Amino acid sequence: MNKAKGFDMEMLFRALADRTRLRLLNLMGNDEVCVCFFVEVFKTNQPKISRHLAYLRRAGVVTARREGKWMHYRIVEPSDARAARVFADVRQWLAEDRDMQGDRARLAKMCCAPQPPVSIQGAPRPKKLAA
Amino acid sequence: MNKAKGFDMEMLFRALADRTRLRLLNLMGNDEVCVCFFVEVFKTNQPKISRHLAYLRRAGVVTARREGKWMHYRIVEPSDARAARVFADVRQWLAEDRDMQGDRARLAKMCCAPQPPVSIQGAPRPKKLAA
DNA sequence: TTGATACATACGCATACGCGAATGTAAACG
DNA sequence: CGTTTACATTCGCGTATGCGTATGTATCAA
Repeated sequence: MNKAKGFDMEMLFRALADRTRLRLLNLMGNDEVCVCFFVEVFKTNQPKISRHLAYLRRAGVVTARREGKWMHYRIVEPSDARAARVFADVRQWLAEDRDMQGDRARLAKMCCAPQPPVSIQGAPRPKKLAA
Repeated sequence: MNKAKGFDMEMLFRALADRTRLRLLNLMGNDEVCVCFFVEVFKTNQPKISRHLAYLRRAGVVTARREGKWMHYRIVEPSDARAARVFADVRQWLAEDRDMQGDRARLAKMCCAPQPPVSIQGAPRPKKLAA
């Protein structure tokens, strides 16, 4: 997760160097999100999501919490101050990106829909964390 | 170099996701540096340096200028404001990293040495750019 | 205990990288 | 001219990464 001192810059940037992982981080934002939502928003297969989440977890960028059958993922602030600053800017960048806004809109729509897709019926909704 | 809109985040982070490239960017800082200095500071073979510089150039992170036999490389500020902000933080991060400071010290020492290594004798010294 | 659900991981394959070694190229020098 | 110098690029190889598909695993329901 980190090297001898501070945070491993290489590892952080490798984690960020993939579109799917950036989209995942974007969707997490300040929330704790269930895997099934990622799958549904991205309209992709579940192993792909799990693999990228595992990558992010190994890089120390996210952490997972189990709740019954469901797994919730959320972003972890880097312990190193400079890494945290870069990471915060990246999240801000994501927040203002068109495509990323579209993803978040689809997630929000899905959560509040009166008739959510079958794949997420009964799934715990994303939880707001302390911003 | 960049996508339809703004800066390609993926490409930027892939460019940053390698130790050698981070070291190169660190050595450039606000200067314009000749290839031979990179080779000498890193004590490595020249093709390795050239390949990573080419990678950075393709990513739009650096630009090259020819001066006789020598090639000078310098950092290019991203056109996109958010990319520029992230990039600035990364450079600050580099500036405060121990190992990176060591590299810069070796470069400085080499430039001012009364008897520089044979490989850089006669080579144009790094030029300060408008900080 | 059996089955279903929600994820995680393994597998096989294709592509991207990183490396050193060899080769190509452009500029300066004679 | 040809040679040297300073870089760039190519080549062959090993490893990392991303993908879809198949399979494992943990939890819950019955």
